[in-house]
Amino acid sequence: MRLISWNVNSIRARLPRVVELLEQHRPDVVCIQETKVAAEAFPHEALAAVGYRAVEHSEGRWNGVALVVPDHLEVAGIQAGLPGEPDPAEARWLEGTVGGVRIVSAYVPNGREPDHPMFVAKLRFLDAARHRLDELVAAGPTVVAGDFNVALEDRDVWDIAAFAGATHVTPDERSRLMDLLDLGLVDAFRAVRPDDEGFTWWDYRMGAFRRGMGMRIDYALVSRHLDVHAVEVDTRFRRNNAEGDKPSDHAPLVVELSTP
DNA sequence: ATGTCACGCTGGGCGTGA
Repeated sequence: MRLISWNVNSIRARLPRVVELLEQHRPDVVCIQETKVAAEAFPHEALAAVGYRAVEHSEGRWNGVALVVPDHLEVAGIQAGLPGEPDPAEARWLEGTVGGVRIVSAYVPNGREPDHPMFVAKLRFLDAARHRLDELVAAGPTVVAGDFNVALEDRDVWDIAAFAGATHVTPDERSRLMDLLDLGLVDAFRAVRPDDEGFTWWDYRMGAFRRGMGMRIDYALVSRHLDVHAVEVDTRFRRNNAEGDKPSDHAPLVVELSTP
């Protein structure tokens, strides 16, 4: 199974790049975050034109997650929302079973600042994710993939000194992400690329991508029922393409898995 | 720290969020 996780920063603005991704990688499932679209405006027809369809959980202007699969695969047991999440209306969690694997597309709140109410919500979201994933991992093969808005280790940001007093690197966030690994989930990138950088996000401003000022905040966490064969961050999608279509500020994480 | 995007609302620039 080829699984991709990608925060697209608006599926309508990114449609040419999403189609490009599907045509180049022909994935079995794509976990998409930040669709930033209302359900009635989701671009289903454009995906159908290249042989894919989406199950979506949409908020409207912000957030929004989706699972995109090729026409020949079914998505069973679709469940939108995370039990116990702080604000179910934000549309940050979507589950479906594809090829016998329970797959989650997750968009963890950013948190804004460590003293902001949204930071408390971020921690509560991660706690709710732990409870739900504990159930899912016990039940069978599970992958949760998405934008966690947490850098696990100091080496997962370009310069840890620049993050004094910032979110994404605090012990409260990192311990909660490590709690997910302790459920029996494997950080797919680290499992097969133990010494590589693996940044998945670069700020649009200040030439951050060109200057290597990135963070590894997008993950595929894979239960031990499955084997990870290869993982790539496809940084071509962080640049304009030949047609001048703009990139997301995140690059897609491409994961090759064995299925049971 | 901030040099950019994308959204809605509205009809071109502002407020919000990342």
